[in-house]
Amino acid sequence: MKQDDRNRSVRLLWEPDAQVTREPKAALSRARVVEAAIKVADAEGIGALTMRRVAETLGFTTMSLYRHVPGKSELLDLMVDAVWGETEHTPKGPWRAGLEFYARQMWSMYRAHPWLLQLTNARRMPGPNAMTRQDAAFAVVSELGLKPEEIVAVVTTVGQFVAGVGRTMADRVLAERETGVSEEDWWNDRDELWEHFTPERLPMMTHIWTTGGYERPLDEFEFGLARVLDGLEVFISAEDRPVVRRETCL
Amino acid sequence: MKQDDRNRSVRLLWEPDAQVTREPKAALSRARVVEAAIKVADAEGIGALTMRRVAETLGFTTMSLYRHVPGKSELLDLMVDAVWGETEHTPKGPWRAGLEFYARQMWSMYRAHPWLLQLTNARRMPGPNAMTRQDAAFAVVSELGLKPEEIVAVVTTVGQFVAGVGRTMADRVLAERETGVSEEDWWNDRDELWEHFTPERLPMMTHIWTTGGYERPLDEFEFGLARVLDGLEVFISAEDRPVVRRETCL
DNA sequence: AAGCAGAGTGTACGTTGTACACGGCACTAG
DNA sequence: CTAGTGCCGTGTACAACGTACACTCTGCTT
Repeated sequence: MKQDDRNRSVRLLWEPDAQVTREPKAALSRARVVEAAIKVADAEGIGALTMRRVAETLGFTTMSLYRHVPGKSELLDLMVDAVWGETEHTPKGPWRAGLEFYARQMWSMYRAHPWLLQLTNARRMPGPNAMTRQDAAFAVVSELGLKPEEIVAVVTTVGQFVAGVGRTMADRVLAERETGVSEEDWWNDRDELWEHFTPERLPMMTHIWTTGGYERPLDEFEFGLARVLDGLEVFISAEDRPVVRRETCL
Repeated sequence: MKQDDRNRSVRLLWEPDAQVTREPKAALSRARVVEAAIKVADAEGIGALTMRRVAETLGFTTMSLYRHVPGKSELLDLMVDAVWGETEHTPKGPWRAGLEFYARQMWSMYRAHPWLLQLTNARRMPGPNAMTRQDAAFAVVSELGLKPEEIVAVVTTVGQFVAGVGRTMADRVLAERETGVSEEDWWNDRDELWEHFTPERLPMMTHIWTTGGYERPLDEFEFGLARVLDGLEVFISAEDRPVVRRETCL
């Protein structure tokens, strides 16, 4: 499969699936491999996503997968863009509704495929599905008179918040699926831990605990999203916006 | 080392280092193992943190580590709480300054130890250092007349934002350290990718690109933190606060 | 003097991604 | 009709990982 090559993933993601090899000679296909891999990851997380496991669910040998994908890294790129393809583009309209829509689309994507948040995003090849969704999000904040770098910052802030809260959700969900033990049961089993949560050591936490603050938690996503959008509104409707440039490259 | 036991990590983290075995018979110690592991992870990320590698930097064999730490999972718990120990407690004072302090402490912790954000937080045993820091953060928002679950939500929102933006930073930094290739060089090498970024397909992104929006990016942390705190301020100073409860358990 | 407990070692196993050489099939060129 | 060519799926093999287990060696307690 095309050997090693800096641009393998680019072609895989952006180019129209080659010339579908007019004869349906192959029993397996790239799409089927990607689909099976997503199914495995959905059910058991990235940790369980091995080439052997994917092949097994398809009823082929491990090495057969390498006829259709160059390697695991590129398979992940394809999986990520495939699930972006399941989301809807943000429709044109007022900025706040648009950003909320964008956030909710990502949120449901993360809920359906929590393994997305177990992956590094650094140097992952962006695919066309992810990019067109982001482009649509840029569009709804493009008519507010913001500078281009402010447009990027606004959309990025929303994305980063959703990824942040999504990650804790995802880790919880996947831990439950992998172990079969519910979050509550697991923490209850750690009986020796709670003995150390004394009012002298952790006054606020024990107070919050005894007044029931942990029994009726607020929805982290809903609460946080409202706050972030409020904060962006303050910025967007301000007269003179402060400029905060990045100082270092990292 | 105490075999398998649900509460191994609890004792390791919360109990005062056992009875230091009156004779300093051991050349190695738990603290030295943890310290060496942190150094390896700092320099090369979690991917390079193997028991063999840690032992090697200490000049011992792999299996010698297991005399001092029950296993890799518990070693990670110890590493995490050790770096929390390097941060300062949020001092009492006005809520906004306090939350900003808390956010900046976490931010510098993440910058110094980016591997923290490569780790799952789900079901990681919390240690005393992390918990007392969080307790101090709760304290600064505890006098605002918020309900206990709102206190939790406010502090959590800040934490989740910092973790979200921190993660992209961390992934970038670690990728550079591991590969020795700068982010910019890496993306420039992906020449075939940019050919697909056409104005027809990605109108906003190409426009932002050509107007220099990517050349002078805003600082994601500074920009986002200001927005999040603004949003929390809107909430805190509101007359009647909306209640958003979590509906499901996940 | 005997023996015991704890530190560090060495070997071995199962799991991972994937390189590589191979066998069988379905076309096409002569 | 036959020989050739190239792709599909297979099987074996290897290096790296965490760690179980059975040692050896040392120095203290009886």
